[in-house]
Amino acid sequence: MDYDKYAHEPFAVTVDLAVLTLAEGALHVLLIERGQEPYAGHRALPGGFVHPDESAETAARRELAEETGLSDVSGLHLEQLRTYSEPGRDPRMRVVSVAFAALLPDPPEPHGGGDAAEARWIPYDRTGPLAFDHDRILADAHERVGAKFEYTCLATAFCPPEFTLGELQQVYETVWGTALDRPNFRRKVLATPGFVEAVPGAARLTGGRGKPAALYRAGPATALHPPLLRPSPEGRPA
Amino acid sequence: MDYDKYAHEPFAVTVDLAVLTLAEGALHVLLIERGQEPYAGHRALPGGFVHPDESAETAARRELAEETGLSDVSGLHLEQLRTYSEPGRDPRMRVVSVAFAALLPDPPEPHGGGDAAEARWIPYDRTGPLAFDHDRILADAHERVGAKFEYTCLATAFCPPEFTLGELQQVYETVWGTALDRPNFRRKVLATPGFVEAVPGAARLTGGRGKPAALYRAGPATALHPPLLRPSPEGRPA
DNA sequence: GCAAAAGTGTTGACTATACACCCATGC
DNA sequence: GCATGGGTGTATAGTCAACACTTTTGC
Repeated sequence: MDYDKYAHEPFAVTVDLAVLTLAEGALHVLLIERGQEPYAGHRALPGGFVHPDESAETAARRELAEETGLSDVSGLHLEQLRTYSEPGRDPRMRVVSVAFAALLPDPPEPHGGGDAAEARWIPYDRTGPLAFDHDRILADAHERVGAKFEYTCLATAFCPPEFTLGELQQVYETVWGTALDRPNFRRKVLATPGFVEAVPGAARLTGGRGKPAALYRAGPATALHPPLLRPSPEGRPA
Repeated sequence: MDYDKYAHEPFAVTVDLAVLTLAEGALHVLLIERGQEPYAGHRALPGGFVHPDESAETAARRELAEETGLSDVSGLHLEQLRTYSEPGRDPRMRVVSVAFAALLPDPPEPHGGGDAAEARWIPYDRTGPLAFDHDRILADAHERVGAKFEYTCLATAFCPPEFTLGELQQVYETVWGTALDRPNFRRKVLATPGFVEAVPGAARLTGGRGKPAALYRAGPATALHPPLLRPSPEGRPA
């Protein structure tokens, strides 16, 4: 490799964030509204430049804190998706963007404290056409999260520190868009050592009525063996 | 986002390639030997700068063709791994690298036609300490490929156009480092529609002796439902 | 015949699914 | 009491791992 610092046209390196959360039983995404061309009036994923002294991961955490006003982003799940580098993806200049998916439990009210326009939570299926290639990034994020639910313990990242198994099941059902059998889901989760840990003696009413549900914390496990497969879209013939 | 083309220090954007193949029943990696500081004398992953008019994927294909002299890289599997962007990863300047994993069947003799030093196939477990953070990139590539073998049809990317089930099984065993039961492996593969397709009437002797094995082609399927899980390292207690 | 490699059969254990059923709480 | 949501039991079908066995080839 031949390194010459000024031999090549400079690239701008940015991060784009697909910040996902669950609210009112639906998947929501954090989006900003663009005020300027190009794509004025369109929504876009939050993001920004990577600073000279920080990694893409650090930049993603910083941008997320700026957009949401959430300084305590220690417990959130931040995952690098992939890098989008097609030459024409930003009409103004050459921008290579490292995309991240971030998962939050209870959505904090975002106050547009950063340099971007105010960020708002938008239902996933009402995002409309986004700016740049952000539609694709968002779709990739959703697919990645859905796939990781099958063989990792990632789903607890959408839950508050203490949660019921019914809430955890709703997370799966919302992200996958399918209904699951409650007794079987329960057994599957409890049979995986380290997925969840019981909070002794604690219980909570969920719907105002019914038996109070036992509370659980996220356990130390990260992988799910055997996996919890979502019902296959295509019925497998015998 | 505030775009100012010259407001930020330029980043160099490169690609690094973990090119994997199987030879003599062992996993091999394509590596170059560095002649200059830093890391002179160390081996490194092939790679190079992304040109202003190409995407990272295009750059990866171009570099691969240059290093291996293989112009027919249409059938190879090229997969983006992740992007490595830690500020200190190259001591000379700020380099953000998009890493790829590439899978090749029969290894072509690489002739160092590119700008890099000659590239050579090195057994995976004899790579020694690599330059920069390439040890980590290589380990990430191996882990990713191993994981993808469980739930995708990726393994055929290591096979020639026509192959036997025994050869396919060797691919799994070599990448995972575990032995598999032949009858069960066979059933599993054949039970997955579209994984492999029989080549009618064709057969080949593998070890010089024994019954000639039927030949198969890679099928149209990409996903594996249900997955083919590698034996879990930790025994699951009852 | 014998060794080697491919391919088939079988069995027992485990797992998943689809339910029916019981428990605790608010109204 | 009854609706609602949490939690348990179970029977059946399906799947998987282990291993015995048959087939086809070269020597």
